[in-house]
Amino acid sequence: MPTTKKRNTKVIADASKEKIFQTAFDLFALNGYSRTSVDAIAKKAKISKGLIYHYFTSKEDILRGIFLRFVENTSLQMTGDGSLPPKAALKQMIDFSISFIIHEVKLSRLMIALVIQPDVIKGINKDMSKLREGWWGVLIDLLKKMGYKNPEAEGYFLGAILDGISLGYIAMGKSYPIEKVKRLIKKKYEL
Amino acid sequence: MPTTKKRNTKVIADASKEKIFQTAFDLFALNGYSRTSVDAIAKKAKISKGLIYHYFTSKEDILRGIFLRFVENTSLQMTGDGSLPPKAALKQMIDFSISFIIHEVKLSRLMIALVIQPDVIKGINKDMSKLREGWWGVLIDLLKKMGYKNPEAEGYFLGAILDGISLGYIAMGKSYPIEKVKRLIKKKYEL
Amino acid sequence: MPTTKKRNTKVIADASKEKIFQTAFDLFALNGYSRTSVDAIAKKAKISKGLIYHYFTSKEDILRGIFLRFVENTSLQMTGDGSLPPKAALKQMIDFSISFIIHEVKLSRLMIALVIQPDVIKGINKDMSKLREGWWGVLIDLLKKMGYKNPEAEGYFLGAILDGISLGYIAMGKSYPIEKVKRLIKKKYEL
Amino acid sequence: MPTTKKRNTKVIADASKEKIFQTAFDLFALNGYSRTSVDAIAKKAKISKGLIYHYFTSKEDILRGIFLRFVENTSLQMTGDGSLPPKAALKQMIDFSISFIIHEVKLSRLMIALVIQPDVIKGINKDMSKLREGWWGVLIDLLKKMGYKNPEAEGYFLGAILDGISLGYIAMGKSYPIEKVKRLIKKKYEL
DNA sequence: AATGAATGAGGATTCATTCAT
DNA sequence: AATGAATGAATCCTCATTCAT
Repeated sequence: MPTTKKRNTKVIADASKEKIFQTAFDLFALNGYSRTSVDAIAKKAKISKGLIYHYFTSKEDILRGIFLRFVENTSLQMTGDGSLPPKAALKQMIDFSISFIIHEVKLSRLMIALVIQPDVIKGINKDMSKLREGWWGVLIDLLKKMGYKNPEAEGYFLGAILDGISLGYIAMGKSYPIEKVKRLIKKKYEL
Repeated sequence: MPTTKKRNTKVIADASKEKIFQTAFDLFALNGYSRTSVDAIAKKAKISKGLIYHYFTSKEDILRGIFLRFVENTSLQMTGDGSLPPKAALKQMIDFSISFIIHEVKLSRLMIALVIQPDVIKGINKDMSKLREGWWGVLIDLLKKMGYKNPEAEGYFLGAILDGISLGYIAMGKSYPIEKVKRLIKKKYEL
Repeated sequence: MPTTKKRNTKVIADASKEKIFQTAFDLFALNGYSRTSVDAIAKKAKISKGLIYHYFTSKEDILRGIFLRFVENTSLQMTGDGSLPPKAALKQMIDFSISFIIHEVKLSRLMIALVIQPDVIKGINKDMSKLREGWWGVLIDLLKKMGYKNPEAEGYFLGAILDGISLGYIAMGKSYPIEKVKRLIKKKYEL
Repeated sequence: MPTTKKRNTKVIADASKEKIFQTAFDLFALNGYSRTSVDAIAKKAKISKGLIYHYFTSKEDILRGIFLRFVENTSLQMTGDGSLPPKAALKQMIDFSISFIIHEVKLSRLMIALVIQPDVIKGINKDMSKLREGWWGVLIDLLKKMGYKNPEAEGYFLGAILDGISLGYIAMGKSYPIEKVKRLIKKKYEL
């Protein structure tokens, strides 16, 4: 049964790779990329350092993998599948964003860290820019459909609000009045 | 004579310390704190590594010094001296912020890096929080005086916008439509 | 049937082993022994790393195998089968050597690397010495038959010339005036 | 006495740097460049690894330093100062070379290793080529002055002999009949 | 005040080899 | 015969910090 065998092996392989992914993600999000050593990942994942380099070409490569997975996982939820009417879609985007900001603080922090570190992680920067501009493109589109006169500026404006809230929430945690601010946003966009 | 001597020495000492300050600031802003080595600072400042540790107890201590100085230098410009009427003061804060975002990209990046790295530089975190909350306190105060119903949320809202714009400008540089967004802000607050 | 099967298996096995041989040889010659990883051999040969250790006990063992095969392949061409008269045999040796130096630069380099690295590949060193001394023994013999007074010294002398030319050609490539030097050799030995 | 102080410091500094030089040289010559670890150098020199990187930018940099020193030390002895008549100068070159081959086997081996490893030590390769071609240039010049018809080929020929002898002596040690071969050379050039 | 030699604990990465399947 | 996951020691290099002078 070569098929079964193969699948087994694959599953096992995936188990290790997955462990590396998860552990690296936890540590990157917790302590930041550069303060997380490959050694620390190996130790926490209880695997050998060598195995990490069996699955990834470099520490940066792990980060790239994590980032791409993040993109996959969030894109659809973030921007929707285009089936909703503009107003509902905008509402969903904002709700998802605020929810993400609240529940994924560490991940948000990691992503912002990537944004502001241009050269460190070169391979990711382009994708990161694309992602952000993609999101904002969707925002702009929605605002256009909703009849805003200056959808581009409005899109960047709303994008900035969400980014800024994320930063504030990272800095202040639960003492940040995120719900109140959210209500202001909804009021502004009549949602 | 001793007095003069002392003052002279002090001046010379200050010259060295100042050089360290300036150089470290440049490098931190340019390459980030962790990617700047004490050695690099010494070399660029054309002084010895030992001298740095004569004036500062650690690399972190340099950053602390830079940060405190930054606070001193910007606070007044940012928040004004209280002599302006609320609307003018708000206008000044926004203008200064946008100008700072545009002209001090590297410094902005450094500051945001400090915000999102809680533990790295422990001594700074409190001051940083105070600073941000101070700014926002002033904002809230102004909005209150201007008659806004929900000045707290509005203050955090405006603060978030400015932070978000900063992040966007760091990420995209001149392709970020900062002037257009600025106009939206001014329109929103009727400035 | 079992016989055929066995033979088939053998042939397949040989095919894999042969692939390893060839690939390892190429890479050793191209990049040197120590800079060639077992992994690189496996990848280029499109077989698994494990299979290499099925056929060879170690990386060194591969090199040993390559070397022995090299000895087998070149010895006859180098020294002839003893059927030629001394002068013709000497001419053949020189012609073959020069041709080898020109057309097998990488292999020459690998062989010289083995000569000057005594301990690295212990198993080979003896064979290498035997080989060289074998060649020179034949040289000495030929020169003796040709009537040279001091055939031993003359043999080592000629051997040194050929080695030195090889080194020069490795170092300088086509800018080395190998043909002119060859003519000097032929003139010296009246060939 | 800043001068004295400085000189003292310099001397001490030189002592450490010199120790690194000597130790690295010994180990490189004994075991080869790539099989000598920076750690091994540090341990044998009884200094910290860090100090090595205080004086040298890389392991390769140490080798470069050793090589340059070698060039300085041998060039004059090898090629003379041009004051001798051609025949005497040629004699001196040959004598020095043979003596070097006999007494500096490890160093010879290291140098040959450098010649045949093109890319490994990139910075050195050019200098190495220059050095060799410089020596041979002198040889050619001398042979020209001595009235040889084809001085270029003759120069390369003699150069090859000396290189070849070096290789032979490295491979065989004292069982290599170097004196006999030397006599043949002298006879050939009527020295 | 000032120097820079010296340290040693990491940090990322490579690689020959083993082993379960 | 064949795979490739897994190991762990070794390697080059960086860097904050200390200290004698």
